[in-house]
This record gives sequence, structure tokens and C-alpha cells, in this order.
Amino acid sequence: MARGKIQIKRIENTTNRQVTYSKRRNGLFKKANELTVLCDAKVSIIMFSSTGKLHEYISPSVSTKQFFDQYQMTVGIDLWNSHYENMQENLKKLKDVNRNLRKEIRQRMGDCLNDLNMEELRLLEEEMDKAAKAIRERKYKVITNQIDTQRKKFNNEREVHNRLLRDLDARAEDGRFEMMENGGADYESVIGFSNLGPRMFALTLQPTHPANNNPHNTGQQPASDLTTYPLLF
Amino acid sequence: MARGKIQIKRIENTTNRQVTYSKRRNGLFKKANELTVLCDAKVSIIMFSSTGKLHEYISPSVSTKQFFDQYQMTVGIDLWNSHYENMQENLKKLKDVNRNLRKEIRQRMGDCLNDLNMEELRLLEEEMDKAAKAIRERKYKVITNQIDTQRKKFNNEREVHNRLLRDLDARAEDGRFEMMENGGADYESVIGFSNLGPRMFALTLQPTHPANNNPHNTGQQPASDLTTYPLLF
DNA sequence: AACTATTTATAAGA
DNA sequence: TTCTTATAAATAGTT
Repeated sequence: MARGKIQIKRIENTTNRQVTYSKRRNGLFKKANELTVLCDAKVSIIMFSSTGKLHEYISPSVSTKQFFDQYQMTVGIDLWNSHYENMQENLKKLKDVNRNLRKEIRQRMGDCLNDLNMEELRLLEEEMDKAAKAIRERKYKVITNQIDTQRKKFNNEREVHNRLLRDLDARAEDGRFEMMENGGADYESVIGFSNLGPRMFALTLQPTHPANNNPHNTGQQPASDLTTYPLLF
Repeated sequence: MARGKIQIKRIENTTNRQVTYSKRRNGLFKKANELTVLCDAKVSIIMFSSTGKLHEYISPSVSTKQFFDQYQMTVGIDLWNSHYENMQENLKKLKDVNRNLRKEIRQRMGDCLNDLNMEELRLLEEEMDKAAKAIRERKYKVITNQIDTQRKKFNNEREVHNRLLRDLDARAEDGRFEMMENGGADYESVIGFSNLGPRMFALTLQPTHPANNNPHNTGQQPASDLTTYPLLF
């Protein structure tokens, strides 16, 4: 446009091309800015040189993102929706799977049986029976474990108790000897005390089955269950 | 820039501003296009007028989305990351819910019972019993519906059959009279035919219970169920 | 980068 | 809106 007209076609000389790019880019940005000011417009220019270098002009008081957002709103198309199409697809699939799982649960709870045919109902019933059996077995196992724990705890306590009683007994014997040496002053009380030991001992050891006397177990399961304990340990 | 220099500041006259916007916009786009061709560059111009109108220039052979993508890559910031993160969060939540649903189903199938405590097991068993009952009831209803349908079908067929037999019988009677008049030429075949009617009739009507002779029902349910049909209709 | 002859853009008017 | 045109601005080629 000066010192000779030029054809509007790719400039083959690289240096020349880059110089022109630089000059005209500045010209473009200057014009854009003038337009912004004169006409109260918002302008965004983004350009990549042939070497891939980025240059950008944007009217003051606007961000690139705001520009994109406004652009999308105006055009009415979500440009980066395609980015998320895959994800959106996944999301949809998951929701579907979810819905089906919920339906299956409802069927296993006895609802929504209307769209099952005879064969499906039969299979479901079979599965339910099998599952119920497994659940009962598991419940039984949990019970027996609890009982086992209690039994061990009780055995341990009994052991301690026995030892204490034996100690007590021994001391009572010693006490009797002491009393005899001292005369009958506190005799009665000592007799009472010494007799208490063996009686308690008998009471505590009498039950041959440990669980019968365990307060933690009483009421937790029916009496008939107790007869099976020996088989379980 | 002609017929007098102007100040680069907002043009207050609206018409004037809009005219200038239009003229300069064309100028900008022309320059952008020249730049594209001359320097082998990619240029995107998006502008909004003060009235909100959108105008866009983009170098040929590039889409706006490609431009945005390249812009993001070059700038190194994902402008729509927040979109993405939100979606990812949703995806994760759905997967979690999904996992829990699957677990619940497994529990209702009798697996994965280990992390249920006594009370949970008890509740589950109760639910299973209730569900099993509902399923059995539904199954029963489906059976009775099937039987009802078959019964109606059979009744209809029997009705048609009876009518056919009556017609046949009547015709056979006429035929016999005709034969007697004609002499014994085709006598045997006519006798055979005429006898077939009543015999078929007897065979078909003999069973007092319709379902017993219905081929669609045989094998679908045990014989004992058949005795209940009269109660169901 | 700076210069400058020339082309191009455009403000104002029609 | 478009055309015209005088003039401002941009810029190709040169230094």
C-alpha cells in the first residue's frame, strides 16, 4: 500500500512475511482499539502466526472468558459441550445402571413385581430362599461367636473367683487357729465367716454348664439354643 | 481519517456511531483477511456492538472451537475446568452410590454379610421374609391369571367344537337317509364318517373339568393345583 | 527501527 | 444503506 501495490497472497520470503505480520498486526490492534473507543464496542482478536505464536487483543474491561461466555450465549451453542460428550454419556449410563439397580433392590424387597414374568418370579423366589438361608446362617454364626466370647470371659472370671475363694479359705483356716489360741471372744463371727467360704464355692461351681449362670447371655436367645453350645465349641 | 481528523473517543451521536462501527468493522475484517493470506496466519475476531449485536471474523479453514482449543493449549489454562470438575464430582458420586447399591443387592442375595451386625441381620431377615411373601403372592396371581385366560380360551373352543359336532351329526343323519335311498355303494365310508361324529363328541365332552384336557396347561403346574381351579374363577 | 512514496481507509456529505 | 471524495492513516520497500 505504499511504494508500490502488492498482491494479496502469501508472502514467500520468510523475513518479509514476519515483518509484515508484525506491522499489520499492530495496525489491526490499533484499529480494534479505535473501534472499541469510538463505537463503545467490545472486540476480541486472537491470532496465531505461521510459526504458531499467539497474539491477542481484547477490549479493556472484558476478560477472554467473559467474551467466550457471551459468544456462546449469543450463538446459542455450547462449544465445549463436545468436550464433555463422552463424560455426559458416562454419566447417563451410570444413571441408567443406578436406576436398574434400584429397581432390582425394590424387586428383592417385594415391590415392582408387575413386570416380571412367571419364570423370573420363580428364579427370584429361589434366590430369595437361598439368600434367606445364608442370612439365617450368618445370624446364627454371629450369635455363637457372641456366646463363645461370653463363655471364655466367664471361664476366666470363674478361674479368678476360684483362686480368690481358695485364698480366702486358706486364710479362714489360719484365722480359726488364731481364734482358738485367743479364746472364744469373737468365735461366732469367725465361724460364720469360715463357713461362708465353702458354701459360696459350692454355689458357684454347681452349674456344670458355664453359660447358664452368665447374666449377659440370659434373654439373648431362647433356652433351647443353650443345649447346642457344647456342639459348637 | 478523511475530510477532517477525528478524536479517538466515543462518538455521542448514535447514528453516526453505528455507521462508523459498520464501516470500521468492515475495514478491520478486510485487514484481518489480508493478514491471514499474506502472512499465513490464523485470525479470529469477535466483536459486540454497543447494542449487543455480534459480528465475527475467522480465518478460513479454522473453526471457532479449534481456535478456542488452540488458544487454551497455548495459554495453558483450561477456562472451562470448573465445568469439568463439577462433572467429575458427579461421576464419582454416582459411582459411589452405584457401589453401595450393588453391595445392598449382594447382601439381599446372601453374600457380603460379614459387615452387618446382629440387629442389621435381623432387620434384613425380616425384610426378606416380607419380600418373599410378596413374591409368592405375585407368582400366585400370575398363575391364576394364566389359568383364567386358558379357561376362557378353552370354553370358547369347546363351544365352537360343540356347534361343529352338532352340525356334523345333523348332516350325518341326512347322509344316512340319502344312502339308504341310494343303495349300498359308498355305505361303509358313510357309516364310518357318521360314527365318527358322536364318538368325537363323547371324547371331547367327557372331562367335566376343562383344564384337564388343555395341552397348554399340562406341565405348567403340578396336578394338585388343578383341584383349586374351581375356587379361583 | 526509521523513512517515505504510495496505497488504503474512512469521515462527512450526498 | 451506499456512493463519493477529500484527506488521514497505514504500510511496502528502502535505508
